[in-house]
Amino acid sequence: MSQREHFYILDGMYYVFRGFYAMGGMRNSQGLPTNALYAFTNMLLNVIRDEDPAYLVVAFDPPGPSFRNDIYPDYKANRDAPPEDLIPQFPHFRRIVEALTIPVLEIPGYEADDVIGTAVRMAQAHGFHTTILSGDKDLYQLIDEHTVMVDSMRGKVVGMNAVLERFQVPPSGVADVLGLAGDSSDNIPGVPGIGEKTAGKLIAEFGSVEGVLANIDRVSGTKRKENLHAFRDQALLSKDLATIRCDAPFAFDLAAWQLTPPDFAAFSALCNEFEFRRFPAVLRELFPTESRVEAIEAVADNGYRTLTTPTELEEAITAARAAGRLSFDLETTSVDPLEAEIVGFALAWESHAGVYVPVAHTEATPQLPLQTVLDALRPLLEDPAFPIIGQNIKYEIKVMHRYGITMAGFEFDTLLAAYLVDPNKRRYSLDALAQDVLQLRTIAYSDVAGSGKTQKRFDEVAIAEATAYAAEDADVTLRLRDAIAVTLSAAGGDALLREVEIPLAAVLARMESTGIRIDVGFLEELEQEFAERIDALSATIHEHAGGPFTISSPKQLGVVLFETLGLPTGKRTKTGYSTAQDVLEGLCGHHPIAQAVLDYRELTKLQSTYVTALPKLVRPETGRVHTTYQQAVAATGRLSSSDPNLQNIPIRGHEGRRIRQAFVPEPGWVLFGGDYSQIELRVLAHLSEDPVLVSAFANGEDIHRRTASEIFEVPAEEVSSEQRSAAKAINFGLIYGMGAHRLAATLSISREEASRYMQRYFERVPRVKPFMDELVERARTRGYAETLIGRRRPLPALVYAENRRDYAMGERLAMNTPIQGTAADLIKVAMIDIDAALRERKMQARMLLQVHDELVFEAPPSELKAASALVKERMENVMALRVPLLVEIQAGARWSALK
DNA sequence: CGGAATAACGTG
DNA sequence: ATGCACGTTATTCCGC
Repeated sequence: MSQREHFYILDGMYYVFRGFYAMGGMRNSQGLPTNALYAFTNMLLNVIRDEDPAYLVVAFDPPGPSFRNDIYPDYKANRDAPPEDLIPQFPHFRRIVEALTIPVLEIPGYEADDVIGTAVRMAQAHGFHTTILSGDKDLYQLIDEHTVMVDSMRGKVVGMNAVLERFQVPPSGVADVLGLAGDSSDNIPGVPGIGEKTAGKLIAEFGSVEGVLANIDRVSGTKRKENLHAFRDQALLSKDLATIRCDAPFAFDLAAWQLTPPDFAAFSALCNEFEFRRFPAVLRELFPTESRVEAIEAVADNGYRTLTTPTELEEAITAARAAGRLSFDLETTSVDPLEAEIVGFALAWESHAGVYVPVAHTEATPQLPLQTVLDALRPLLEDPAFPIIGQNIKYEIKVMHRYGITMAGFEFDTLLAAYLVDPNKRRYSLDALAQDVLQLRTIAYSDVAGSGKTQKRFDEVAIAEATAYAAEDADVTLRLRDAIAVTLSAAGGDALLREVEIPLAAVLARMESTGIRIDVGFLEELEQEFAERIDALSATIHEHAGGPFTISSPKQLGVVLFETLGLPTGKRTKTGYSTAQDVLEGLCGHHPIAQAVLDYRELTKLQSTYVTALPKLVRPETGRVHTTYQQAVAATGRLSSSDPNLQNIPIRGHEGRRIRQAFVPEPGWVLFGGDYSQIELRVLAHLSEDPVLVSAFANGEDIHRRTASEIFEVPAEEVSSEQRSAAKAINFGLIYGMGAHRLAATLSISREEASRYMQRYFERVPRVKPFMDELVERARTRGYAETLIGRRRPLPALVYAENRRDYAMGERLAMNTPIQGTAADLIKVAMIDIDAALRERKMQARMLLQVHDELVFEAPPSELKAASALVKERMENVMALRVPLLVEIQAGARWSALK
């Protein structure tokens, strides 16, 4: 390394324009074009990463004319106005640079080039090496033995030799060459008939414009001589214009130009605004931990109070009423709402303030009785017109319901709102949101309650600490509400939150609290039977293998199958042989062990996941199993179910189906269910407006038969079962953006044949292909996929994909998300409608389960007819689409009887 | 001992 | 590289 220190100066103008032309039409959801901003930011971060500069400044042109316009009014006059999409981006480049805490040099009357020239001369005088980050040839005149120019966008380095090669003169002659030849982009006139080549040659020979003019008679060519005479003054003027001035008025301020850790909060906020998802993480990598912790402020608000008297509580409630809203958060003994006991209430109604009302801390300090607080809060919490704000409101709804309070006025849930803003994220915890959205570090639960074995229950936490933690949560929730509401509203998600997700949370809370009854005795018998069969299979397998091993270890099984028994290997996994189902199926002709392993797998899977697991999950409080629906997990807008997952109870195999027999209604009642027929294909028909699909559904035709008849050009009644399955595979596959390769594999046909099928499909079902293409194109230009009712899923892969695979994935998501997501929207709205209708009619029938396109209920037999008719009607008419929605209703004494 | 990664497989 | 969305299980591996 050189002894000299290294100074970097970046030509902001160059990167703004290069960035603009390098990137295609990006926009954020407000419609602001962001392509140049994205490329600019990306490049700036790359420079920081690749060059690791100790000193870095960015130069911009100031607004308004420069001194060159005084010399020559037409300077840059021929330039077109900046592109329409670039103009709105101009004000933001500086903000990005400033958020990165990089000094900006913008000197009135001087162009960026002159500022760069000045800085370079100063750096030279101080014994620095300088790198000019630009690609502008005007700046070549600044290059010397200690100064190079780097065009990081084109990966080009320009030193003295490169200048000599390009202009045939050293940097000191560059302004002379440009003066003689002129520069059309800056509207520098030069001398007619002299271009860069000639100019270079002449300057090389005579040293300067002045030298050339003094020796015009020695220049070859009569016309050239004439022009030099005639445009003598213009040549001198042009040189003057092309000459970079190194006298811009600013100081060489090393201390200020040192690259320091960025302002993470400001940068994240900008990235939020522009919807750049990638950069904050990149920046954190560039400036790891230490600097980041400093950047994220702790909340540390002193405006938090503990309330312990009825008067204080009443005052707080009055104040909240006056404020017109309340952020509400429960502190309890458990994350499980079925067993959680209330320990205290956190309330906030203005930001930077909050109160905590302890009711059941073990600490000896006097506390208000739980019932007093509940009674005091009830009017507020049960008032549908009073706005309540929460984080994960389903929890509060469930716990409060156990205490006899039906919370009614939820106006905002920060978790659900953040999910609607970007459903791709993995975490929507209050801590995560506070960091991401507010750049605040909150007190973690483990900070007050500890972690691991010594973790305290919340009632054991000291009230002072509990207040700091809990009041802060309520306060932060309130602040998050105001921040996220703006973003959500900009993304058009208000109605989705207010009319779908929040009402749905209440419906889900009831479903989860209700649970479903399980026939434990039946499962116990099944467990015995399965255990015996598993033992027998296990013995057979060990016998075939020649000794015992762990069958459920793919590693050991692989050794047995492919080494001990020498069976032909199929696919490989990352770590060894694949023993996946399709591989084993391929082995069935070779060795009887394969079928035995398949049977073993089926039974052990069912046994461990369902038969033995489910009875353990029956809650003693209710005698039923209570799943939890995750409302902010699936990126398409679907729900998911966990603890236990009741959305993947087997139905396909014979043995699997037996698991459903264990799900039973309340004694004396019946189960019934409604499921949407072909919901996703109907959504596709509606969205694409394809005439073939629409008419097939309108006429109640068998959709797969109809498409088969189109593809194979046979009358519907003559479609063979193979043809129908092929059509079915295509119908389903295209919802996922399947390729011919996969279709060929699914149908065991050649790729060519599969391609032909798909081609025929797209010819005969004519709107589908154009519609899919449009989905991708719209997602690419907007940056997100969108469902029928405006639920959005950002698809960064379509915008920033670094390889074809990621981009292809983005394309498939662009096609699948609107379809899967719209289907999810439809059933969510239907659930809200049905729940409201049942309650309005004071019916006992109750919704128990949702399985994506299916709802399961239980009802007294007397209500069956009315309730199932209501369900069918509400599901089918949830929204008016171009095709009818068909719902099939089935009833029975066990879930297995429903399909 | 507990968490993370992996492979496998259940559902729509 | 090659069809979407999930959650749970058992095994294995790694670090404390």
